[in-house]
Amino acid sequence: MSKPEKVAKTTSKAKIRQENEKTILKAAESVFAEFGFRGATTSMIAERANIPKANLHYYFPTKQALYRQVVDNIFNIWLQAADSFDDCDDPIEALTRYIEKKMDISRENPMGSKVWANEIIRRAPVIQDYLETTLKDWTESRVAVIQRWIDQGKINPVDPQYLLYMIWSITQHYADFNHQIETLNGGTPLSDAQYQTAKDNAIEIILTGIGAHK
Amino acid sequence: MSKPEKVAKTTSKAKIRQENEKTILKAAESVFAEFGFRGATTSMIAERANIPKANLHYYFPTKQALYRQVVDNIFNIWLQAADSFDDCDDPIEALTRYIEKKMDISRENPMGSKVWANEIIRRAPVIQDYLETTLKDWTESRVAVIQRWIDQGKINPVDPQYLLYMIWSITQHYADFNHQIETLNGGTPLSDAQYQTAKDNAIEIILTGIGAHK
DNA sequence: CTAATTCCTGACCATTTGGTCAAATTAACG
DNA sequence: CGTTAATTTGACCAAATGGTCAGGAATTAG
Repeated sequence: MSKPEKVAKTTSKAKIRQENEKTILKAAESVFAEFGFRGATTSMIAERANIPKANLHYYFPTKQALYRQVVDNIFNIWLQAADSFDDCDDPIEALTRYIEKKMDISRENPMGSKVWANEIIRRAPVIQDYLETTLKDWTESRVAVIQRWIDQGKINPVDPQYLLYMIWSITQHYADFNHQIETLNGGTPLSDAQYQTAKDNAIEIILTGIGAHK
Repeated sequence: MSKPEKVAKTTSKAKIRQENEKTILKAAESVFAEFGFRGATTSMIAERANIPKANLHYYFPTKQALYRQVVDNIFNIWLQAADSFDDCDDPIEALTRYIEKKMDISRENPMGSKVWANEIIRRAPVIQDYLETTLKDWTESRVAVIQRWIDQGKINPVDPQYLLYMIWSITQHYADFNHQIETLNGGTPLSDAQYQTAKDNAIEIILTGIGAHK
């Protein structure tokens, strides 16, 4: 954006819209993550996207609409992770894959995770219906899968619901609290190797914790 | 405030100040929790404390000062929990007590927990020095304790740092995401019994997960 | 080329914001 | 009681906020 080179060749009207919306959404995500819906201002978002505020309002008429789009995108990413927890017979394989996927998303998408946290803290004014439908259904079906593992003696009789909360909490933590973790890491972000260790540790403790025998 | 009975006997000037500050701080905590520092407004806080905005500014000259006080109080509560993780020889006893204490705080003080989360998400503009000093020192000393347990073969060789993050994440999750949990619980808050189960589950999985043999 | 369509943006506006202030009220104290 | 100090509050202000709009610039269609 700071570079004024207009790549004239591919600049069609359609492309312009697509690219600008993407830039704005990315800027919006980081501002909403940092300040919440109410604390975020459209001028901050516009500034972070390197466009005039009026231009932002051309693409997204209201702050609400922009926020909704951001939250929607995050929910779609979440759905993607949910898919990786398939109806598998082997708890080790299924859980390892799921935790890994969620940890990867936390690392690659820390801002989205924070927006989600903020939204829940505000008691989900925008996504309450998702929680009550999609999330609830998904959770119930996974609880059933976990319960089956228990009945088959593949894992210890833990309460499936709370096992899920545990997994969600760790993955969420590495995104939302990465500043705290970074500070305790001497002011430098976790390296890829460190993050891998964090991932392995989480998987190891949880799998061992529920008695998933290797 | 809504009741006009002036309890003349105990209404000394000192008491008035003390009580008003307490009321304001409580209101501020819940508003800051819900909207973050930037999203919170002094009139919302004043309204929730049932006093005129000008009166709030009489006790706390700026929003900053009020926020600082709120965050300070939360940090002190955190220190209280930290104490319960003493330099104990028995990992089962020490960790059980610590996790239990943190879970209790999450239940009794969900607003404070959310303010903390918001502050960290904003990259700790107010408490960065606490993180770098008090929290860092405390963490390092506990890492040493856990490492000793490992060296003595009392628990599996997990990375102590990441074990702490795991504990923090669950306790934080039950406070910050209680709305989501409530929604998945059919719209009703977790009962005391359910919360006890959550606590037991977390303790069980973590202790088993690190191989702390009973 | 021209006309239609989309994109861009400085200037503007009503409302909300954090914070002030002077005047009124209440309590404390001798 | 009367004087002093603390508390309360409606009215007010400058700055910031979400959003609008008219008119200009660029692209596309015919």
